[in-house]
Amino acid sequence: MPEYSIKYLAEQFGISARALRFYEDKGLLSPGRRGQTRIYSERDKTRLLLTLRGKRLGFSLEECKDIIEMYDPSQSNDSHQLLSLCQKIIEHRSALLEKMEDMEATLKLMDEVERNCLDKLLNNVAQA
Amino acid sequence: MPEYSIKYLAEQFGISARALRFYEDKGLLSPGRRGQTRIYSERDKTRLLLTLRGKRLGFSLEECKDIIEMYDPSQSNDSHQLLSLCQKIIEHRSALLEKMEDMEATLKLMDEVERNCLDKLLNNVAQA
DNA sequence: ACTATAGTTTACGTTAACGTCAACTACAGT
DNA sequence: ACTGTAGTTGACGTTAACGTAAACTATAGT
Repeated sequence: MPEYSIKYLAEQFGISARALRFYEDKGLLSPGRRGQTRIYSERDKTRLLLTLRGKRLGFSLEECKDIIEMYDPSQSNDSHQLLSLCQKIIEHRSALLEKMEDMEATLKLMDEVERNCLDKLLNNVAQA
Repeated sequence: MPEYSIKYLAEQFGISARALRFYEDKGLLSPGRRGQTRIYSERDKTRLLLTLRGKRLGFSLEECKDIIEMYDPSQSNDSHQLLSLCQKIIEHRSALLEKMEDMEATLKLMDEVERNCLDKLLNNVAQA
């Protein structure tokens, strides 16, 4: 079972130790302790990865928490809870697909602008 | 040439009038005036759309501004500026593609969890 | 014994992106 | 003349997500 120090994780992910403690405060991570010192497990590392991924996609830490807890379920077998989880997944997926559309629209616009730009450059070169 | 009031735009886009004034303060919009009253043009509307799209993708307002000004260039024909624009576009595109990867990874994870979830539900039903 | 290095908690500071008044102005309807 | 509705400009308040500094503790190396 791999273990990670706070500094190691911070460096690996390019964030500060302060951020890691902050995430813990917000319930995103829950590392073990050796004395006072935090010890991060593989599970913590994964949750951190998901947190940062969520952030990059524009989710707040609280949203990230909800999302992560979807993926890291306390493995209940209760049908009702399982169904509720499916429901959540579907909602979250549609939110993501919306972002996808935003992205595709943006990429398309970028392509147009680039084309336009290159055309003008060609023109400049032709005139010289 | 279509014109829009502040309230109309706010309602159309589901944001507050305060937000619109704030965006103006930050240089994202620059509506005309009739007396004191702001008059928004089609161009403003487009810039607003791009702003909100950028926000949804997790960009800050300042980043949104940069991005929008890429798309809404002061149409210079200077080769140097055109090249610099192309450069910016390429950078921004790679940032977007990174987000795309984050998204795809997330969607994939979601699918797995959902599958797992449905399997368990099936099991529950079978046992009943 | 001393210094360096990694860790801790507590607490106040900061920036972004607005929300929320307050105190107006301007016009339309009754 | 009065009320209502839409607009305006300050100015202060708020929340999220940390940064930063202070005042420690603990261990390793010289």
